[in-house]
Amino acid sequence: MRIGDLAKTTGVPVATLKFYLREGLLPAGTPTAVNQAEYDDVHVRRVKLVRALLHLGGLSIADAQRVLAAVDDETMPIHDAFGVAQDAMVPKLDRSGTRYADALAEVDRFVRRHQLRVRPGAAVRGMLADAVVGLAECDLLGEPVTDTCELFDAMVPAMVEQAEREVATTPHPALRAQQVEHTVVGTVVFEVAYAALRRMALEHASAQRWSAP
Amino acid sequence: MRIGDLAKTTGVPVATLKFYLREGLLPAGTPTAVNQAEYDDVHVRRVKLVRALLHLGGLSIADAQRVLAAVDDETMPIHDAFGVAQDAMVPKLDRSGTRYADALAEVDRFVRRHQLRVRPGAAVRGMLADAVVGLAECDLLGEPVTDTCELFDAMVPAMVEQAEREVATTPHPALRAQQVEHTVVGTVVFEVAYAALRRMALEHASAQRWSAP
DNA sequence: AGTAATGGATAGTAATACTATCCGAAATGG
DNA sequence: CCATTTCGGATAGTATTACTATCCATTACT
Repeated sequence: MRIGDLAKTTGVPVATLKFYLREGLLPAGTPTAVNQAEYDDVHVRRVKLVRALLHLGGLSIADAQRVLAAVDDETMPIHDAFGVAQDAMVPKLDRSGTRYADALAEVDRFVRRHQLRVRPGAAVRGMLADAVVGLAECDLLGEPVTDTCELFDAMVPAMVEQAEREVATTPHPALRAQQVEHTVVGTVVFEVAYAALRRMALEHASAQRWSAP
Repeated sequence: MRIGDLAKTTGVPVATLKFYLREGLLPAGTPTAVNQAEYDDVHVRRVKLVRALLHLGGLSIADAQRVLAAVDDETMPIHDAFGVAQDAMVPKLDRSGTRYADALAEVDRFVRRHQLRVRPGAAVRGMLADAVVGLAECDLLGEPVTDTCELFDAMVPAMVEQAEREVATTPHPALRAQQVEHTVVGTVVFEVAYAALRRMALEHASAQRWSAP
């Protein structure tokens, strides 16, 4: 399989594949001559993973590089690699100001309260803090709340259960890289799916509330 | 309150506020002289809404314009405005190919199966179809499945219930614009919050599965 | 044998989200 | 009252991102 075939089977233009090769998102094919290389279904899978991260997950090239570096680093244990990937997948926002610091402290308490095994420096804490700040800034909570994260207390058990089910779905037998890849792509793709489901539920609820039957 | 004060209280540079004014994301202040205008807390709220849409929600300027146009159009009923806003908030991906068409058909069946009141042309259907395609492309389902959306059947009732609770939290009494604004910003901010919670649950589950206690 | 495709390198591009500068007029502070 | 700052409005510039196009000598296909 040469680059043109890879382009054909993935639907990605050759120029873009070359770009991904240059950026290290796609590993080089095995060279057969000075200007020829062979690609296989590992590359096909990788292209699909890259596209899922970039377009479905909305990651930048730089973040995708970090995610894939963690996937590919065979010396890194599965859970560590997932942590690196998770950090890379968190959108980078301006996180200065006391509002954000307070929210982060709240999130830390939330994590401790539920004894969640989330790294102390995990970027996802910042992501939840961003949302907490947004909730306050945009006045989404009726009366002033002492701890915004208490809103989420009730749904933690169900979420953990769901996550455990999801983490357990890795096909067996699987290599380390496949495990990490599976978990990473599952994070972004199911996130889109759940978001879409929630939006559908919101539209349904909005119709029930404000529109004629 | 002049533009400098608006900048100070929102933390957004004057140049950026001027840009938002030009783009119609921020309504003009009431003019007090040929080169002076007065801004109030309506503008403060709007700036926060714009920032939440752009940065937290990751919308483009153009999409935020569409959302805000729906919020501001007083002739548009609440539910219709929410529909327009929802369509504008769906990420625009390449949606050609039979893979996508099949996924969309599956989504349509899903919507009908659960009798969800989602508009036939709602963009959110495409969003869920994107995820369904991603699930298949990236091989996230163990055995080949006849209908991917069946995965989500079990969680629909809980999601609808949650959505109903959320839609009902609009503060009373509230004007039409406030209702729409509340629902719209709730869509994006809670989405980030839930995504962050899920990611935390995933990290927790990953730790339980692959890391020492 | 001739056309097309390849790897590798370099350069160009369209879109996005601001940011900076200039202007003459109005506000502010001592 | 006068120097300094800020104002609204307009125009132009910029940094980044994610590709896309072109060139070249070499190799593959027919």
